[in-house]
Amino acid sequence: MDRHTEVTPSDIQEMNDGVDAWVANDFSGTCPVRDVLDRVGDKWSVLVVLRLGRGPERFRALLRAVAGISQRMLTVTLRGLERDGLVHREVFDTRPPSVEYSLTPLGHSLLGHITGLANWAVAHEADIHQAQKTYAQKQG
Amino acid sequence: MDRHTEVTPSDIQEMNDGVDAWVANDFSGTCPVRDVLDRVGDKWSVLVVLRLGRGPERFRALLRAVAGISQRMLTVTLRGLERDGLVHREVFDTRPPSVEYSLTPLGHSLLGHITGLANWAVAHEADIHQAQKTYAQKQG
DNA sequence: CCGTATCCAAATGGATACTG
DNA sequence: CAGTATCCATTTGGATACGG
Repeated sequence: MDRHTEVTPSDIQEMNDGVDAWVANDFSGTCPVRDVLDRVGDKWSVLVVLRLGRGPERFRALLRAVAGISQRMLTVTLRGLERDGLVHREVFDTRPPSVEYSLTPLGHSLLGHITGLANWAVAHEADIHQAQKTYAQKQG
Repeated sequence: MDRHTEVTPSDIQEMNDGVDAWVANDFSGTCPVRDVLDRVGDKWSVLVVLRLGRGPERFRALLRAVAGISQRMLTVTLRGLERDGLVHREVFDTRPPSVEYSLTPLGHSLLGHITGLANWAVAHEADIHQAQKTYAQKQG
């Protein structure tokens, strides 16, 4: 292969054997991959989980930390993640009130994978931009 | 930790060090993680890349293989992936015409990561559904 | 500080019909 | 077969204002 490939083709084939059946499943109405994508594939969930991977954080801190997110979307995203058991919400009865969010064990198990994805994004940023440039030129 | 965790906390911390700066970047207008999420975080890209991970495939075959995708969305998704250099499009001048899609080296390098994510989805399907059930009950 | 509620603009994506 | 084009319903998410 080439420099892009961090895993061997046989590794990938082996890994794929486990998910093939779930990509194409005309026979069933449910698909675990589809489920996870619907949940974690939204605009903010991955960024929030990545941030919470550093450690527990309060609402305001998250709002400042995740670039570009609105108050509403942070709430919506956190509720979704909490609902799916990826994030834990702890309320402290202080004045003014404070709420701390943290990853659950399940959330941590996901963190490893999306961190890998994030690092891939950073590593191949240049490749993608180059490809886009080339593609644009081919269109004329 | 517990049974959910396939990577150690120190592994994650180490991996995180590489992406932290890109999650919260109020200073810059661009974020590689955001970029990749916008591209690969749509409804179909991951499923298409996973499918192409098995090997090159033609348009009709993909349409049948990826459960639930429409003709339009397959076209749109493939164009996006082609544009970003993840998928290669090869036209054969036959009657009727046939077009074969395959992963580029860059696409293969991504495949490893999203396959991991897909396997996580399959592995923790039950955990998520359980969490959702528990959450629903807490609301009453 | 930590939300919720409302409103609204934009993006997403499905159905259908049509072309080379 | 492999698209493209059009139309339209749904979803997403940002702005804003308000409440505990």
